[in-house]
Amino acid sequence: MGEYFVRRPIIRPPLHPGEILRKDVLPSLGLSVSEAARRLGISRQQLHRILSCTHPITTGMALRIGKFAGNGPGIWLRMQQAYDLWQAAYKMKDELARIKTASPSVSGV
Amino acid sequence: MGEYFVRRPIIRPPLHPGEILRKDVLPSLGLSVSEAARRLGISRQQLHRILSCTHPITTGMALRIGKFAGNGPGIWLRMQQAYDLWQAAYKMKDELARIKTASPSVSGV
DNA sequence: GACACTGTAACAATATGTGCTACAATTCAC
DNA sequence: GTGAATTGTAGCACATATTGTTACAGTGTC
Repeated sequence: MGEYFVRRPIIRPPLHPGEILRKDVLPSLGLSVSEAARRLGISRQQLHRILSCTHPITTGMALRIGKFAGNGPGIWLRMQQAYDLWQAAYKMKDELARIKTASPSVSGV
Repeated sequence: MGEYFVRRPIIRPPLHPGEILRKDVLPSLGLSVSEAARRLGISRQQLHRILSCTHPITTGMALRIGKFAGNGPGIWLRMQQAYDLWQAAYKMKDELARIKTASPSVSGV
């Protein structure tokens, strides 16, 4: 019961935040990719990479998008983190299986 | 009111999770750095870098530490994220000031 | 004094994030 | 329908980041 996907069962991998950005945010703002990139202060190609879910929303990007979209950086980072966790837990599952949960020492505080 | 540290005022920078690990977790488990690194399946030096707050807890590290400490990866990632956000918001403050919050288009959903 | 552990530093290998150039395909305006 | 703007990709380059390894000096501990 130590592994992430066992402790918190999730049926499907979490959405990549780029998908939300592409399907919901940009349409509701009525903005093209090029225009949004311009206002975010990043290259059109970089925004495209995020929208196509091949590149993550980094801390800096979350600050940009969060301010731009008006909802702050947190929600974007949490989505990205959920996505990353799923991917990493899957890739590391053998490695993680080798780690044993430690028990507090008797003299521990 | 668009910047992170304005919308959610925090007086001091968040703690680096390595500090918690070093001050609380390892002592309460009664483990040396070397032994902990061995059980985590990482190098002693890498654990040291985290404990001395010069290196971040990445997704993979959070999975290792989370399983090892028995509290899951989430708490470690959230601490790291809070730390990163603070640092990034400070470094990017000029850049962020140039981004204007978008308003939904009239025809937007 | 031998041994283990700690704090650092330097180096290499690999991976990541980003901008830029380029070009074909698509869409849009007139 | 022609021209202009936008989009989807690909490749390259540069800077940065994560990690393991080797090495060495300092600090216990028995």
